[in-house]
Order: sequence, then structure tokens, then C-alpha cells
Amino acid sequence: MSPTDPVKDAVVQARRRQILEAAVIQFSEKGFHKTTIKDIARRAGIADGTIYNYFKNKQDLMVAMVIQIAELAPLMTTVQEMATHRSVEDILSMVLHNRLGLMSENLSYARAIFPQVIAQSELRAKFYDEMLKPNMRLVEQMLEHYVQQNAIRTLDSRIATRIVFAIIFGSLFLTMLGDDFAIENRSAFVEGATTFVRAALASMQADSEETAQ
Amino acid sequence: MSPTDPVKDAVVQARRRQILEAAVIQFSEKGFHKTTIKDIARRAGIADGTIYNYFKNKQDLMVAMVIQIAELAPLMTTVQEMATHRSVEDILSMVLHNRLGLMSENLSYARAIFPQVIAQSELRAKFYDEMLKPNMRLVEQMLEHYVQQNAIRTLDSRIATRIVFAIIFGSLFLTMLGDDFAIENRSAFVEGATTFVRAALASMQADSEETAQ
Amino acid sequence: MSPTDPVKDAVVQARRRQILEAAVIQFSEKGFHKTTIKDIARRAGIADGTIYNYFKNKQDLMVAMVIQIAELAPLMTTVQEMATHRSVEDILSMVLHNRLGLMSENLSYARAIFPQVIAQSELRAKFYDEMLKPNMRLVEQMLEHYVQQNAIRTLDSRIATRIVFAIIFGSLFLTMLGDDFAIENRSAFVEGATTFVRAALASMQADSEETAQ
Amino acid sequence: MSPTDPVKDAVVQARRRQILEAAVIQFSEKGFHKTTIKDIARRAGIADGTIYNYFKNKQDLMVAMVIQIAELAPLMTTVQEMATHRSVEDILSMVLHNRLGLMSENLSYARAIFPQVIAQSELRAKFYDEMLKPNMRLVEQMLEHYVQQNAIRTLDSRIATRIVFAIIFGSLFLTMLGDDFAIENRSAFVEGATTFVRAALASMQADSEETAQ
DNA sequence: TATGAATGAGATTTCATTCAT
DNA sequence: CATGAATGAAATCTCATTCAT
Repeated sequence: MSPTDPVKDAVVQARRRQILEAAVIQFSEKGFHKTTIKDIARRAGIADGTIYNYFKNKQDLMVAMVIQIAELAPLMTTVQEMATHRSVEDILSMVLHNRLGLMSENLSYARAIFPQVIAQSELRAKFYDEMLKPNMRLVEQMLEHYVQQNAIRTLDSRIATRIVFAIIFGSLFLTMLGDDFAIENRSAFVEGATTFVRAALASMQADSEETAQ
Repeated sequence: MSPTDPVKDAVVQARRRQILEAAVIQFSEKGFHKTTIKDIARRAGIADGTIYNYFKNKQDLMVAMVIQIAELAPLMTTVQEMATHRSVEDILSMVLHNRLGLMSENLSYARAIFPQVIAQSELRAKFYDEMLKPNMRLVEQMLEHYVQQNAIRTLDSRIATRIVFAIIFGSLFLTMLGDDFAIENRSAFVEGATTFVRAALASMQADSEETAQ
Repeated sequence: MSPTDPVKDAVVQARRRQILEAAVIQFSEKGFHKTTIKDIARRAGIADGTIYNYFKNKQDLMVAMVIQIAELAPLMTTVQEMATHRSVEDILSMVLHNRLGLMSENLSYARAIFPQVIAQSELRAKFYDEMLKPNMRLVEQMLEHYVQQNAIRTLDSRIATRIVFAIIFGSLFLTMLGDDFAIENRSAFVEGATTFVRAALASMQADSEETAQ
Repeated sequence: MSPTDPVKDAVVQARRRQILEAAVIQFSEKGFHKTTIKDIARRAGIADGTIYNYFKNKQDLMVAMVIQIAELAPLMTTVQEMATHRSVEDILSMVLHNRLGLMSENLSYARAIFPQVIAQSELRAKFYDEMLKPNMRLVEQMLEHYVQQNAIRTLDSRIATRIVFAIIFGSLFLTMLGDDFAIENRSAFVEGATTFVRAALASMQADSEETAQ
């Protein structure tokens, strides 16, 4: 068996997934610190010690989760595909839809990782560098592109990007804080947010056109 | 000395504040769990045991912080004062300015409490009921008021409210995640967000007027 | 390995016994509260934490001791075996011999548990219900039996029972208080007590016979 | 004010009594270790620190209680008064009545001190030397006296003494263990015990007379 | 003398991690 | 690889005692 035996590799990956799934559930229910390795092992149906064959330590489980979240989120390709064909508004609508959907589908992940991502600078840096920054950069560049084409103006693209991401993470926040309305009317809320962003862009575009005249 | 002796009361309050300040700093730097009672005591310049003369236990420090944050935030009166004199856009601008300012001034508090507020349902409920819900309700009612006056239309006031609060908390989130731009260009960002919201409202209002014709 | 694996079970029982023995010695020497978990662990030759794999907490060690004392004391069967063949005096002699012997052989246990059995109502109830009450009831019923056969009279069997048990526990008490004579002349004392009880019964029986005539 | 100022002395004694009473109640209810100095101070209606003006430390409260119990129990004089006038049986009856009565009247004291008296060798020695030993010695000597007068025989006076005291402490024990019958039928039980001891003595005396003939 | 806030030593308990089987 | 008992560091919290007022 070579060190890259594909069968063994698949087994290892399956085990890692099994453990991570158990950990996500536990962390999201009880928080990182109140969850014990025993809790995770029980839920995964394995022995405590086995976890240490797949993860360096408890903290490493969190790191793996952040990485997995980052990998789970291929905003890039989707956006790039659309970028050539659509208007700014369409792109931003799509981003909002896509991200908000992703987050509510993975609410357990969010509850599991965000407390630690906020609290631990190491994890924070990882999340920012591997997930947030690339995605923001992408949207930013796209907006720059449209600005240069005079399709939109006035608003600094870095600020606009941050407003969009603020709406995304803010929505997640409201959901995590248990706001019933945001939870129960998710699709209406997503529509509303999209309309809102579209309206703002349209308005500002109109303004800039007027100014340009 | 009666149980409500004012001098003693002031001393007690001062001690509580001294301890809470030390705790906020430590929690925001190292997180709730990695901060020990000894850490807090040292930073406050007192003995470990003294903390327990002012707070029931470590968790009680968190609860006190959440309560203090809620008390620190008199959105209500401010909004109500303005509500009679200004336009919707002005009100929302004010809310955004006010809340975003408050949050970045209390970033330590945010870093200290949010990980636990997300992770602990008890704390979450306290934060939601005492801070978030009343403030959202207030903005919601104000929007309802303008809707009835035909000053704005189309957008469900509950959704609009949530978008505004999402922008607020989302911005806080980006800041807590260490987004340099949001931190370094706070005032520009606040301006941008305000402009954005104004533009969206204006646009939607225009739409509704057209529709109404 | 099933949850009732006999080998594992034996190992667990052995560990529990090892820990309990260490605890009994320490408790009897220093008392429950002055004995630390570390003391017990050291004497048992294990780590502090290991104790908690076998006992819920420190108090649980006391409970286990009381239960063990109760199980250690099969007065019942012994008495019942004899009841058909012997006289009252023989039975009571046997009970005295048996109990006094048991107690001085387990003086460490007595010193370990009685302070807590007296002080804690929960433990007191357990000791009374599982050890004292059944044994007293047994003697009581036996005396009732002889009373109905006219073999003895006059004395209320519940009172007689309590006198016998008072002698037993009182002797234990004197021993625990360090009365040298009671300790050094145990067998003479046991003989004396037996003679004493026999004499009392004989005398009262004689009285009742005279009265009956 | 001289160091033996009687007024001051009386005040000091009153304070000590006040504190000790509070301590006895608390110790008997919650046990020595679960009772805090604060508990005692509250019940006595004074401040924590004040207790330390009257007692060296918490342990000293126990010592004071044992001394007080010893002083409370003037068996000596009573016995000595009677010794010249009465029979052995009367004396022993009196001793039983007196001691059993004393103990049930001071059940709180018993519950407060015995757990510690058993557990702490220092306290045990004090109790034995100052309370138990003198009283046992007294009864012993009295029995010796009657033995020499041929009023009684056969039974070793040291053993007889211990049986009597075993009955006394054993009764206390049953009471402390919560035996309802012993508690509710105290006087019947005391009568029974007296009858029992009388009967035993009478019987043994008869035996010895027969043997002597 | 009385007070009660401050102290800090010390005990219990938890639990991540290791490692022999 | 899997297991889970053993480990012991570390943290919270209590409370007897002190001492400035």
C-alpha cells in the first residue's frame, strides 16, 4: 500500500467526514467548549481515541470546519460564469441569493464555527483569508469592472461590496440570534434584500446619469 | 446601614464596573473560556475571591455585560424624538449612524459577548429580548407609520427593518472578523451605507408613485 | 464487548474495591472532609481523575460505603436459620455476638461512615432503611413469635429489640470513642453483654410465670 | 476596669452563649463543615468578624461545645447523694433516667458534636477524658462498692458499667439515626431499659446467692 | 468592640490527550 | 487502526480568617 493508496484515502476521508458531522452538530447545539471529545465520539459511534487518529486535537476540528466551509462555497466560479452575460443588479441578486441560501442551509455550521471564529484570532485569520477575503475581492473586482464601463458610478466599489456582505452576514446573525421572522420568512426576506439592493443601485445609477448630463 | 445605603451602593457599583471592565478586555482578547478568573482579577488589581463578592459566578459576568450593552443603547428615545420632525430617510440614516457608531466604539464588548450570545441559548434569549427585539420593533413601527402616510410603500416594514439591522450587525461582523477596510474607513463606510439605504428607499418610493399613478 | 461483559465487570469491581478501601482508611483516620481526593488517590496508587471513572463524586464514596456495610451484614439468614431450633436467649446471644463481632472487625468502616451518617439526612435515611430497620424488624418479629408461644412475656418486643440494638451500637460507640477497656476486653465484654441480656430475659420470664400462676 | 471585671465578664459570657447557641443549631442542622461562619453569624445576628472576638476559630466552637456538654452533666453529685441511701438497682435506674433524659433534651448538641467527636481524635480525647471517663469511673466505683458488700456479685463492674453506658449511648444513637419508635416512645423506652437492667441485676444476684449457699 | 469586604489557599471536578492492549 | 481506562493539569469556586474603619 503506497502512501497515496486511493482506497485507504477514501476510507480516511469518510471517517473524517463522519467525525466532522458529529462535531458540527454537537458544537452547534452546545458550543465548542461545552462539547467534549466523548460527546463527539458517542455521536459518531466511535471511541474517543479514534478521533485523534484523524484530527490532531479538538482545535483541529474547528480548523477543519472552517476549511470545509470555505471549500463548500464556490462563489467564484458561479459569479465568473455569470459576469459576462448579466447586469450588475443580476449579479448582486445572484450573490445574495446564493450566499443567503448557503448560510441558512448550513446554519449548524454557522453556529458551530462563528463563536470560535470571532473569539480566536488564529481561526479568524483563516476564515477571513480563505473565505471572506477572496469572495469580497471577487465582488469588488466585478463592481470595478462595471464602474469602468460606466454601468454604475458614484459608489466606491469596496464600500458597496461591504454593504452587500454586511447584508449577508447580518442576515445570518439575525437568524443565529433566533429572530423568528427572518427564519420563517426566509425567501421573502431574500427577495426583499435583493429588491433593496437593486433599488439602491438603480437609484444611484440614475443619480450619476443625471449628474453626468 | 440600611440595605439601600447610597454610599455603599456607589462603592458596590464602582467595584462591579471595575471588574466588568477588566473582564470585557480579557474576554475580547482571549475569549470567554480561555480567560480565567485569575486573569480578570489580576487585570482588575484584586484577589480572585473578591470577584465572587460581586458576581455569582463567571457566567454572571457575561450576563451583566449583555445587560449593560442593552442599557447602553437608548435607541428608543432618540428615534422617538426625531420621528415627528424628519423624513424616513433621515430617521434611517440616524439609526445607521447611531448604531454603527455605538458598535465600533464598543468593539471590545462585541468581541466579548457575541461568541457566547451565539453559543448559549440563555444568553441569546436575553440579548434578543432586551436589546434586539425592542429596537427592531421600534424601527418597524416607525416604518409602519410612514407607510400609512403614503410616504413610502411597497416594502414590507418588517423586511425593511431586518435589512437595516442586517447592515448594522453585518458591519459589526466584518469589523470583528478583522476586515481592515471596514475598520479604517469607518466613516466613509457609514456614509456609504446611509446613502445606500436612502437610495433604495427613494427608488422604491419612486416606483410606488409611478405604480400609483 | 457487551455492557455486561463479565471480565470487564470484575475489573471494574476490583477497582471500586481498591478505591473504597483506600477511602475507608483515610476517612477513618482523618474524617470525611479533611480527607482529600488526592489523599485517597495516593493511597490507592492511582491518579486523582481515575476515582471519577468509578464514583460520581466524593459523596458517592460515602454512599457506596454505607451500601457495602449493609450488604456485609447478612443478619437475616443467620437468624432465620436458628430461629426454629433455639431459645430466645440463644438467638439474642447469637445476634449480640454476631453484630458486636462484625462491628469491631469493621471499626474503620464505622469511623468512616458514622460521622456522615449522623450529619447527613440523606445518608442517614439510607443507613436506617437498608441496614438498621430490616435487622431490627427481624429481631422484633422473632421476639413476637416467642411472646405468642408464651416463651417470654411482659416486655414489649419493640422495646426489647431497641435495647438489644442500643447495646450493640452503644458498644460500638464506646469503642469508637477510644474506651480502652471495651477495645482490649472485647470478648469478655461480649460475654458480659450476653449474660446480661440472658439474665434480664430469664428474670422477666420468671416474673411473668409467677404472675401467671 | 480590672481584667476580671464581673460586668464585662458577664457580657462576654452572654455573647459566647449567644454564638454557641447559634452554632449548635446550625451544626445540628447542616453538619460542621457545611455550616459557614456566615451562617452562624447571621443566626446570631452579628457580623462574621465578631465571632473571632470570642472564639479563636471555627474548631474552637466545637471544643467549647464539648466542654459545655461536659459541664452540663453533673452526674457525679447526683449519684453520690443517692449512693448511701439506695440499692444498686435504684442507682442504675436513676443513672439511666438521668442520662437518657439529658441526651434527648440536648439532641441538637448531640447531633452537633458527635460527628466531630468521632472523626477528630483531639476532640474525641477531650470528650472521653472530660465527660465519659469520669462518669463511667463513678458508676464503676459505685458498683465496686456494692460488690464488696456482697450486694451484687458475678458481673465485673467495669463490664456492667459499660453495658449501662452502651445502653445510654446506643439509645442516643438510635434516636440520632431517626428511629421513630425510640423518639416517639421515649418514656416507655426509658422505663423498659430500666426494667431490663433491674431484671438483669436481680437475676444475676439471685444466681450468685444460690451459688453462695 | 463590631463590622464586613478582601483575601487567597485549597479542594473538587472536568476533560483533552495518551498509550497499552 | 480502534479502543477506552488512566492521567494530571488546570479552572472554578468556597469560605475561614484578617484587618482597616
